[in-house]
Amino acid sequence: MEFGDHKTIFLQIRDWLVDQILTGKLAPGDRIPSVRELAADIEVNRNTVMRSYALMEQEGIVDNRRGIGFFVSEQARQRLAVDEKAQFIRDELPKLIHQAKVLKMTLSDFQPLIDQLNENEQ
Amino acid sequence: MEFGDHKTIFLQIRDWLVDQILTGKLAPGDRIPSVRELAADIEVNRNTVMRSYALMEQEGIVDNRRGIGFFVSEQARQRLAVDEKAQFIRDELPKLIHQAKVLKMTLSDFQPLIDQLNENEQ
DNA sequence: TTTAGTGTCATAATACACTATGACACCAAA
DNA sequence: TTTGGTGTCATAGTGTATTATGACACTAAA
Repeated sequence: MEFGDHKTIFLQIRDWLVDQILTGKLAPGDRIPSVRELAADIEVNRNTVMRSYALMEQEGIVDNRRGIGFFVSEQARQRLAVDEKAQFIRDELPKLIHQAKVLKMTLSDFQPLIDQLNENEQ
Repeated sequence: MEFGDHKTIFLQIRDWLVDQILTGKLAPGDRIPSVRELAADIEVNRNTVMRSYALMEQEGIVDNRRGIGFFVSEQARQRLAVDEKAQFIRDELPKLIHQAKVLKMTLSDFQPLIDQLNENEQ
């Protein structure tokens, strides 16, 4: 995983794991990489990974068994599918609409997105 | 103007001014607020505003007349309309498509955006 | 019980965005 | 020439994300 500039690292780690859960690469009950292991993998400090995991635990998308590790919670996928979508429609979509307006963008600019949405319908 | 957490302040100032230009609130040749004035207005340090202006000058969307102030460059609107749109389609749209996929979003979720795009066609 | 792997906590150090403030060069107008 | 507004530069201080590292409690398995 590579890091962008705009977002802080521990949030990017959280987003990356959320993505794994939403795409099914991580299923409820699965163990996620240990703090030390992931830190070594992505060449980041243990504490930074800890911060991501602590956040996810607080969000209820991951459970912790002391001395064993972190596990994807049972409700994680369900919860994320609802919350992340609501958050997107509330926070991101308005910005998107505004940008589409000022940049005078057209349907054809967004055709790839429309295609994806059509796929999702089925 | 209010600041979000995820983007650094001087970039948010730049985005805010770019928006003014794209929406026509600031026309080419217009003078933008002085460094001190804007800093006082939005309660931010002079140096932070300076950093935004320096960036915009480097981007060629604003010109500087020493001792007088900064002015929206003649090519600014044209340049932004092209560059910002290209940047969006290159960087943001793919992320958007991915998110639409994993969150299983539908056309109806994006209806407000579609409406805006249809308006832009005319 | 020992060992190796887990999370957890605390400390100090670094990097960087932002702040606070002063000083200076430039320009227009009184 | 003086005054007040502009940008510009330099310095020092603050907050916070990140790093580096060590120590400790917990758990599973040898």
